[in-house]
Amino acid sequence: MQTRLKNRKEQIVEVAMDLLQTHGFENFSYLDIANQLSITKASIHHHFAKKEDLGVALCRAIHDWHRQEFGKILTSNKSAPEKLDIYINGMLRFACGKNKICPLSSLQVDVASLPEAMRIELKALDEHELEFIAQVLAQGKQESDFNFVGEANHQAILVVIALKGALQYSRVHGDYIFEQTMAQINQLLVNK
Amino acid sequence: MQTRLKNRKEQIVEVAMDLLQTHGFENFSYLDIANQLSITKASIHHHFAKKEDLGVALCRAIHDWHRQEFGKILTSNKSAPEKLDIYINGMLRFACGKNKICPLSSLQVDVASLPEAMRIELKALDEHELEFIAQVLAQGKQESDFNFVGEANHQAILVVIALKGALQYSRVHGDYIFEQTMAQINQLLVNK
DNA sequence: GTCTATAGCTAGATAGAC
DNA sequence: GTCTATCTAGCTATAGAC
Repeated sequence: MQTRLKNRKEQIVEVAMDLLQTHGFENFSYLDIANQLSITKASIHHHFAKKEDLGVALCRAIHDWHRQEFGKILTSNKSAPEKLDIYINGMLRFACGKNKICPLSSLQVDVASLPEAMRIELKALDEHELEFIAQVLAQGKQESDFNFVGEANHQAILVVIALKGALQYSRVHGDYIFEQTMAQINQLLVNK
Repeated sequence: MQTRLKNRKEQIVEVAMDLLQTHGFENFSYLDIANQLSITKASIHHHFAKKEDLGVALCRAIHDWHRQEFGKILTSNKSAPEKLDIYINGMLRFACGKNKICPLSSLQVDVASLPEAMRIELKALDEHELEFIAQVLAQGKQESDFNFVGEANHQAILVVIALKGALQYSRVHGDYIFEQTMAQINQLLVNK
């Protein structure tokens, strides 16, 4: 646990992220966070006066994480299949351990109840991610590692949606769903 | 509105289903339903003593709907592409109008907070749906309307996950996501 | 920065009259 | 079958002491 090296504010965001991925934003309380950190609700309010503020902080944390990881992957000299693998097995599966889903999927489903500020962040984060995958797929097609039909940004939508959906299904039905979806995606990207 | 022809219990389930698809099970209250039907919370409790009972009723309603529609489609003499089209445009898009997602997707995301009885129902409903799509895909392959690689039940997972995920994304990003995902799925099923 | 205490609200749920 | 009234518990949020 590197938790002890982080300041309180970062610890709160870390615990909140976990709760977002397991229970959803409208479905965890300041008390849940307080209990895990052995402090009181009032202390959380000191750092994030309103829950909406915490929600925006969660979005910013995802944003920073995307910027860092996507940048690192895109500027590397790896092949497109390798880049996709880092995204899937290094990012998605690392962030979404047992019984967790992608935090963006979690926010999407609660979108009707979310404050406006969070909805705007969510949309931008999704678009950012889709654009990243589209770039990787385009590289793969250009270098003949991938051989899918149609535009890279159309294919990117299918790939991202399938990966996120597979995480949702896996929580209910077991990990084999993710494995099989991955295999299908590989097959359709290589197309032979 | 055929609402007036239904009894109160059915009306409650109908309103609850809409709220499930827009806000999620843990995110609507008996008061929300009561207001829409112009009755009181206590009246809802008369029909469904606990919210868990209402949740199970929602699962049963989805089950009945599946049984009826899947049976009608499977026993028809239509081609596999036609059957898939009825499922997508007749069922999914009918049930999931503007700003609604599939009720099963909604339950999946809240699964950590759901009562055990609902979790069991949810899993069975998902499996039922996957098996139905697998049957349609298998028919399509046998009749050479579809030409995907691999097992029908593996491909079914990808198709269902992509459709449900596209509905989630469409609510945040607009209907074009669903259109493009549909087009990609068609292409990968026909595979040429 | 963390605490106790509490306000104000809404949730699910129950009792009992009509 | 629907109502009013009420209970308990949980939530977000604030005030003020340390």
